[in-house]
Amino acid sequence: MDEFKRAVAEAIAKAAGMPQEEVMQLIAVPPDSSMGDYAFPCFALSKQMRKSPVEIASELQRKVRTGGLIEKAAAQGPYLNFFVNKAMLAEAAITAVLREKDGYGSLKLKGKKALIEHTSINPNASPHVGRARNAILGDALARLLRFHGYKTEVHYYVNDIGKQIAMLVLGCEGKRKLEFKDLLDEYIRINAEIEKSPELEQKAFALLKKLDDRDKKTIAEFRRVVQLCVTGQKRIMEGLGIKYDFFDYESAYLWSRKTEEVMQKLEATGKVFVDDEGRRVINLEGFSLAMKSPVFVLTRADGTSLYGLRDMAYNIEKTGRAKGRNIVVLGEDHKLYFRQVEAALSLIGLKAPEVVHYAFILLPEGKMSTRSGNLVLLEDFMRQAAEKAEKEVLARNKSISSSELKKLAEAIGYGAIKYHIIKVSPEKNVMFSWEQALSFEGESAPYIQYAHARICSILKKAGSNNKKIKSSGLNYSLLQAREETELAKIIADFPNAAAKAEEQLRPHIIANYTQMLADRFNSFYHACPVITEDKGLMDARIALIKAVKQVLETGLGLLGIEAVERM
RNA sequence: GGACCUGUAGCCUAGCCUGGACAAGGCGACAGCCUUCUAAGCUGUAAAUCCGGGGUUCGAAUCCCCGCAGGUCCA
Repeated sequence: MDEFKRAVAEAIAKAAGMPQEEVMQLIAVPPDSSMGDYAFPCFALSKQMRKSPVEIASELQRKVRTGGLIEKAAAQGPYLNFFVNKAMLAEAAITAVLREKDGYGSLKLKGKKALIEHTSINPNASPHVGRARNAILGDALARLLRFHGYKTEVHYYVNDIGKQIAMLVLGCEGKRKLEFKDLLDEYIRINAEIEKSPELEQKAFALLKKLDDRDKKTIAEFRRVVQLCVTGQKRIMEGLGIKYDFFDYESAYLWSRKTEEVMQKLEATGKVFVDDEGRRVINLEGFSLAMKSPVFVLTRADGTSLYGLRDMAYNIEKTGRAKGRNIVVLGEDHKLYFRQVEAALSLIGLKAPEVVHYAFILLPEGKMSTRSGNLVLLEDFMRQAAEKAEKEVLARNKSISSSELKKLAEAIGYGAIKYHIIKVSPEKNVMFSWEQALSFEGESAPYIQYAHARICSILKKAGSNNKKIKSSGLNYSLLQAREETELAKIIADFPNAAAKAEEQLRPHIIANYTQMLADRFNSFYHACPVITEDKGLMDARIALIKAVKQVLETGLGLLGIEAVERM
């Protein structure tokens, strides 16, 4: 699509005597494609030429040279609208996709590395839907990075030694048979108990102290609960197709010298001092942090490390491994905290990871919270989605094997979950409603998957024909219907969407793009029969839908959603 | 009290970074479309003070300032 835009810019630049780069910046897209494919607003020229934009537009129309990629130029009021050559557009888009296949739209970066840390749920219970936003967002980002060529590794940080974990360990004390599914109840129960009798909290702190002192029995107790939890969380995420290359444990920084090394570097800045509670803190004045006193607490009074110091050691280690892009996905509640880490790291000459923040998923009662039990479990969400998908599939496919049914139901149900969460910009709160979350119509994964399944169905029916199809030697000028041109245009736009999503680290751009593509395909589907008597037309249309199929598959793949062949 | 994010038809959202034509989708509502490639679909209609108020600009949903409301944080 860019080559057409450049051709337009070149034509205008020559006619108006302007630098082509400047023209590129000004080129817009008309509100309706019937008005043209590109538009040049003439307002900006009005002042220097001392003519009305309307005059300029019609003057430029006379001067501008068309032909080749540009079919015609037409002045419309203060705009000069351009129509591109439809056949050339369709050919360029379709052949590019069929040639590059699953690499179409990739930046094809070479030798670049990336590291992304996401999910990093406290090992305290079965994850709720709010936590899933981190995982789904992070997973989509990892897929996006890999797609563009980054050698990417995914990390999961396990906060296995926090106060909340100590409380859970306390709650699980003496429980012989402990299962993953019990942890949530235990966690809620112990939190409620501590609420009632605060002296219990001291017991939790005592456990943490014992951990610090490397008490073997305590370590084992923590490990039992944490492992149970991590294993359970990992299983759930794997069910959603989300995988991790490394699980990094916070406790590793408790019993190593790494925090001391960081501390030494920080001390060398001369900004570390002991506060009135005896803790060592670093002065972060000058970083415009929204805090009463801009400091970052590093240790307790007894000199043992606090979460922040361990996190700094962890971040330093990640930076060393990343050797390229280094990304972390964090809830918006960590915004200020992360700015502190960033500031502290910068004092010792290090760069913090790029951070992607997301807002919480809310319930009518407020934000989801494991502690209070105000939540929708991801497991329940997944089960409900798969059950609904199964019913829908069965209603349409009576003779389907039970194993295929299960696979399909998960692809569709889990796809719906992922899409529902990823389609919204991360900085927006999401109000969770079962009705919307389990909608399989409109802006949803099943809608997109359905378009893909339809294409598969047509290709199957077209039989031997589609095997013989090549992208060359076809008569693309037969693709003249509005729906066909619209489809070709959006296919041509995929590389832009994929690049923008990567640049801004915003996968919802891919979600919206893919929806739009499916949308255009459905309009085409109803208006233009693929299997027809006219062989030339049929071949051209088959090439078109094969390209659509590929881009749908790539787009869904970037979101971690399977493109199913039947529904 | 301070800082950051968000506010777009009854509901959910895209567009905001990088200003441009009557603000775009989806759900819901209403009217149509299955003997023809899967109706999880398509076509059409009704529905919007783009939170409010100032400002910048030829032009503001978009940029700036002041408010209001929701979310988050101030260890």
